[in-house]
Amino acid sequence: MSTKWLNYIVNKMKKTKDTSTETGILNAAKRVFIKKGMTGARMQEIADEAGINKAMLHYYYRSKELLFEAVFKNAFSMLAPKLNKVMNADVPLFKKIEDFTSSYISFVVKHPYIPTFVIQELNRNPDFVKNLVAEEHFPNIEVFKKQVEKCIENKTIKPINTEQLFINILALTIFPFIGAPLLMGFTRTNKKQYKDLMKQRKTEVAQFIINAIKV
Amino acid sequence: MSTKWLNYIVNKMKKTKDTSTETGILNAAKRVFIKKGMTGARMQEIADEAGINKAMLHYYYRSKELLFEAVFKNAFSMLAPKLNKVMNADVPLFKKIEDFTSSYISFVVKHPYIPTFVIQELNRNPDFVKNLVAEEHFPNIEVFKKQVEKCIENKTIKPINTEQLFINILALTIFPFIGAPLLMGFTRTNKKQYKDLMKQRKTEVAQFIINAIKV
DNA sequence: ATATAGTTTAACCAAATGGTTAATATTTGT
DNA sequence: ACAAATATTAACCATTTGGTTAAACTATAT
Repeated sequence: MSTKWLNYIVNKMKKTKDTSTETGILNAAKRVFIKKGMTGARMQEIADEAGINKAMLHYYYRSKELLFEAVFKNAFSMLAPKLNKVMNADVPLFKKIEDFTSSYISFVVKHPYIPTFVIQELNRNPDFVKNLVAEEHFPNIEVFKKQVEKCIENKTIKPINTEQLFINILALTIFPFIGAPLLMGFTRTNKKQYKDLMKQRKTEVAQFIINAIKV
Repeated sequence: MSTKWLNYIVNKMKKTKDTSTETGILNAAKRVFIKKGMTGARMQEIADEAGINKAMLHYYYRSKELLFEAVFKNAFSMLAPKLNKVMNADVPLFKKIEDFTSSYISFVVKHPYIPTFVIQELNRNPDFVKNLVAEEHFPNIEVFKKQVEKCIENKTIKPINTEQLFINILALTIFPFIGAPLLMGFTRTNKKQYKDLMKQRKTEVAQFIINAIKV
């Protein structure tokens, strides 16, 4: 019909590749996969979400497996580079911890299902992490490690294994979102109250970590 | 055949209800559901795992949904009462934190997939937590809250919101297991090395938490 | 304008899946 | 020993699901 032709020139003029079929599928797939997981998602549902015929999914991505992979890598690439950037920045350790927790919590508040999705699917298929580690922008904690060790020498912080500290920072930042439904139960809070807790956290977690390690 | 009859009296004599069909199904279902999740699990696979006909699953549990519910409640009942017991114990706060982290890490080392499973499925269906909260032995942090508030008055610990502290303890204890595949990637460790990290953690996490809050 | 290449759809298909049934075997109470 | 109740199985069934195909539609280059 004429609507399609109209859409075409409108897109051409706006230069909106965002609304092209291929990225439309990817975005729809992202929504569905993140909500239902690889095994729970249905190709038909993704097609409906994207407002196109199911055959298009296979036309652009060949199989459910490959479409899922595209979604997963896309989701992971939202998490990892941010982590890398902050961890490798040239700022003092305590400031770095503040920056990291604050900016990561902001991110997760905006995309609360991404960490859950990534961790869930990585548990389903742990071998998949090998592919990721090999990639260019996979986070590396070497710089952070040197920094922590120097702080220990300086007696700025108590002796601690860098890996443990790193795990602690990630745990305190990410877990409250992954475990939200459970934690809302334990703390008897509703959505709004829990959200307020998370807001409070954004400013307080860093201090908790710093208190734990400073001499 | 005679083997079945033999099995019957042997079970009767040993009083091993464990090997009865019904609990056999539950255990098989537990293994499969925990590994693959509700949507990824297949009824046939559960039947195979239990070594019985698929119709038996419906004979004893009616539907996949109900079988899953039985498994979930069973899994959850392994997590929750332990938590309740330690949190409500009549011991000083710092000792309580040590007891909790140590015993919980021991538990999770033995059953590493249980927290992941519970949290994953609770994310899939957050409303399910309502059922749980209503139940008798659902963890309650009131006692713990009183204790924390008293410690703050005493100036034994710095002021902190009890809910935040509770979330922090859980995060530091559970997240390293839920996020294991991802964290093994970030820290560039293999299974054995990561296991060693977890062993070290068992004695060190409590100190991390205590350092963070003590005045 | 027209042939060529790229895009989209409706209709299909085979395999997988949760669930049922009717017949058989086993256990139990008497 | 035997009838009633319970447990178990093989064969089915309807629906769902990922994936395919052939035809129609649209865009592009000459």
